[in-house]
Amino acid sequence: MVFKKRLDHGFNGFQVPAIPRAPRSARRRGLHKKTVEDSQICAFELLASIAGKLLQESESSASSNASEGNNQPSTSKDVKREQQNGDKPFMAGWTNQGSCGDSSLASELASQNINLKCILKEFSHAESDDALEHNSIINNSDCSQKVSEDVKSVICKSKTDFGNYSSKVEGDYPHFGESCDANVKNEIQRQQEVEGLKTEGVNTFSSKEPMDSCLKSLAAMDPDSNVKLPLRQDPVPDASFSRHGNDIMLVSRDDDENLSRCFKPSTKIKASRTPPRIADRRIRKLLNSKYWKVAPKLKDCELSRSDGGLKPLYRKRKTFCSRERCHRDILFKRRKMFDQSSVVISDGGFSSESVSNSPEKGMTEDKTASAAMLHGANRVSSSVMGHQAPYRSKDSHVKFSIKSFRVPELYIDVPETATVGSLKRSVMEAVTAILGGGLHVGILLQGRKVRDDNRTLLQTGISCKDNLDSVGFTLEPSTVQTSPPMCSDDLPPLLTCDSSQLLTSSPGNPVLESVISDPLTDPLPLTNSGNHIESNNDTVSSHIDTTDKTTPDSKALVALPAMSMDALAVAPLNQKTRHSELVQRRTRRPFSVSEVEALVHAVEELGTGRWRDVKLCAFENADHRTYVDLKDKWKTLVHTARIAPQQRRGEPVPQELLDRVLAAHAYWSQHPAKQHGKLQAGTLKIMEASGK
DNA sequence: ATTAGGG
DNA sequence: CCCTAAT
Repeated sequence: MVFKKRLDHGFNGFQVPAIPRAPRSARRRGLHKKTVEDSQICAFELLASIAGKLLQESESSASSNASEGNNQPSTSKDVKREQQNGDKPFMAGWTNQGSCGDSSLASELASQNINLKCILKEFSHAESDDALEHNSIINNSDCSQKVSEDVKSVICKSKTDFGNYSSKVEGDYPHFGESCDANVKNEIQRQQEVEGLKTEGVNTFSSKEPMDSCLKSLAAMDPDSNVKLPLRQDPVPDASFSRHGNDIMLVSRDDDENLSRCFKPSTKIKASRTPPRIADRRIRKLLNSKYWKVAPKLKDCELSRSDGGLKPLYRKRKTFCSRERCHRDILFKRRKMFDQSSVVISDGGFSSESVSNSPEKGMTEDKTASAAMLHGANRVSSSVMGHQAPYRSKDSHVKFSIKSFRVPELYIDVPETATVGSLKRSVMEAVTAILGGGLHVGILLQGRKVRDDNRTLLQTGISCKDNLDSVGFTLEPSTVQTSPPMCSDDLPPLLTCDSSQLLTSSPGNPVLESVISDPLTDPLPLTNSGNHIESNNDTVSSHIDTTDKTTPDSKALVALPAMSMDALAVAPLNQKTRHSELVQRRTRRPFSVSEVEALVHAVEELGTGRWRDVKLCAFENADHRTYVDLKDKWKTLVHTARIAPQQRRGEPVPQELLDRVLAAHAYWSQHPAKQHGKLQAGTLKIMEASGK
């Protein structure tokens, strides 16, 4: 599906095929039968041709690489080789392409599918045993997580190898290249998955893997997986599948090797694991950084890639909207926008990190008021959650309270002449479009996406006692269709990726990836299935950007050109999932004169540099005034006191207070913190100095 | 968690 | 106010 879509993208312009929407069953069937639609075929052909080129090149390069050693080889590559042995060259070609492109995307996409997920999980499992050297499988979650990471890294590496190819391709077919990459990625991923599946199957049968869960999942998925894979429409997958049957073991082995290689060389692995903590912490704190500083540190191939890919888009946007900056600003306020140049904009779709779990009862009220829609989502999700808990274990229930969901940034272009009302409408439309399209709910555990829907909370490690605080939810757009109407030009590359991703998810799953199936969900005001963004009348256009960055996986989504390579080479460690969060700014609350007075007084006594104490002494009961706020206010007070009264804004502060501010500031500048006992003296001095 | 500063 | 680096 994705594949097709992308192709369409590149070639036909910006059509986001509604195909994904097509009944799954139908699709499956078609795939299964290997029936390909005309359009698909065309796309495929093109792709194939490119693939052929790439293949040729890659092969030559591969040989060279092989001679060099395994340092650079990517998993995909290895796999490729193996496949080559027993597989069609074609496959190899694909693989190469895949390597060229982002693999991360693929992973993401893959994740979307439950079936795929399962497979992945399985795969990871197998991998984990060998490559990770970890004892037996501890938790499924663990394994899967690790695995996914591994896969990613591997992919990245492969990318490095073939980076040049990709560039080539792009040059020839700008748009196509992008789509291609994405597709390739997907392909690769799929392949891997497939292999993994096979492997799993083999293992299972061979009784190598005792995992119950594996078996279970396998059994569950089997039917689906078979069907689904074919869906891809790629002849390749099928072929590989059928052929591989026997080779599975071999393949897996290779994969393992690759993995090991990848990891061994560097401590990267460790690093990659470590980060999660940070991420968690962050999440917990709900710290939202507008920008991902990660950019410079990008270690993730995915991440890096995303950057690159996005950049172009950004520029475009900027260009486009530059003149509407004002409006945009407004928008910004509504939704935080990131336009860090290098950093990916797409912030992980909707990351709702603000989920808080209350072990106790009831869901807490949503304080977030970002948007009505949010609330709605919120409710839904929460309700869902509640629902879920009971589902499996009657023993204990896990209560989740979701304070807010974050929505991916929305880009909305509005003419300067547009009215506020139209702006509102635009935003609303965009929102509804997203919601209407369907949202996926993702579960984050320790910053990582939990993909296996079959797992129980208990199994996953989500329970009251455990790390409820490390659980997060994400809302992800499941569809891209909304965008089509707007600007076909902007979307191409980047969007393609996103869309594909989204598509992947959307197709099979109704709406909620993990949990939502509850009737309650529907009630959402937001859910206007019928509402698409209609750009009519006032609204010039509304553009929704939905890139998901929440999860490590999501990172992959974005496409990134050259940088990625470097990043990869340097270190793929950072799996830090920077959750993008758009935490809304605290509401502004100007200091009242009385507050200023209290502040001044406190500072006079305590001095500057003991804001904690100041807070305690003078703003004990003002929860909204943090010591940082007080410090900042002091800063502004000092500034205010120094500038001409005419330049001062806001509620005028009595000159008397300002004088005291200056006096105190001067005093404490000379007398660094003193202990309490001496405060008085200091205060007195200040008083004298100020003449008051 | 605080402090200190830059944005 | 926000965001960070340092403590």
